[in-house]
Amino acid sequence: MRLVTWNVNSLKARLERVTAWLEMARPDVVCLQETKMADAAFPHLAFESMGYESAHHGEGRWNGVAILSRVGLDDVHPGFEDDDAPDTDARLLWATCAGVRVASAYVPNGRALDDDHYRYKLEWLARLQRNLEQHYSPEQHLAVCGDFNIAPDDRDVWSTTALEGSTHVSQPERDALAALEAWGLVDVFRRHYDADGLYSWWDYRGGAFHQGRGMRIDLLMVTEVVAAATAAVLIDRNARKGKPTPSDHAPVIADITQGADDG
DNA sequence: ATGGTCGCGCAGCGA
Repeated sequence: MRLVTWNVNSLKARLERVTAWLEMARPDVVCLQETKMADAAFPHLAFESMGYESAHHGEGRWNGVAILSRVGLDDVHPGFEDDDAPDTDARLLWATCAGVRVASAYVPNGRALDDDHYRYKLEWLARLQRNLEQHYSPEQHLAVCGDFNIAPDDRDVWSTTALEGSTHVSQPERDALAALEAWGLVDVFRRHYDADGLYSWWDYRGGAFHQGRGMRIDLLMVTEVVAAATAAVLIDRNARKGKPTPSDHAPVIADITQGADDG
């Protein structure tokens, strides 16, 4: 199974780039974030014509997450799998694809450490942790994929000094990610690469992409059975180049060699 | 040079 996560920064603005990339990369399961559209506007037919079933959870102007699959798309569930009040934002979508439970997650940005949105970010991550603890086992085939808006460690940012005191690198955020790892999720990219300077997001401003000023915040967080079966991981930074205007995020790809029907 | 770039949607906010 070829599994992808990609924050597309508006699927309406990006549809041509996304469909062209799907033709090239031929993934089996794709988790999209920041579709920025209502459910009624989601282009299910465009993806169906390419062989993908699709599910979307969106609200309109902001947020919005989707899962595309050509290996089955079952037990779709928008939002957290609990009985608490629904999330104010459309940031999470679950589905089962070829025996792997998949989540497409768009973790809140946080904006600033003293902002209410930062507290919302930490609460959101704690609720995701509870979702895993209540419904799943680390022995299962599980992949939580998305824009985590957290750089796991200092290798994952272009400058620690420039980012000191800002979101994405703060200890509480990194602790929340570490708690997911302690439960049993693996940042599978790091199974394959130790180097710094490998990013998935670059600001549109100031030529950040060409200056190498980025962060690795788009993650494939998978259980050990999935990580062990992952033969290769790649960030396709070519998708951040050229015209029409690319997303500010590049897609992250994992090739999972073993079938998921044996566990 | 107190800006810079996008998307949404038509002002100014969010990223």
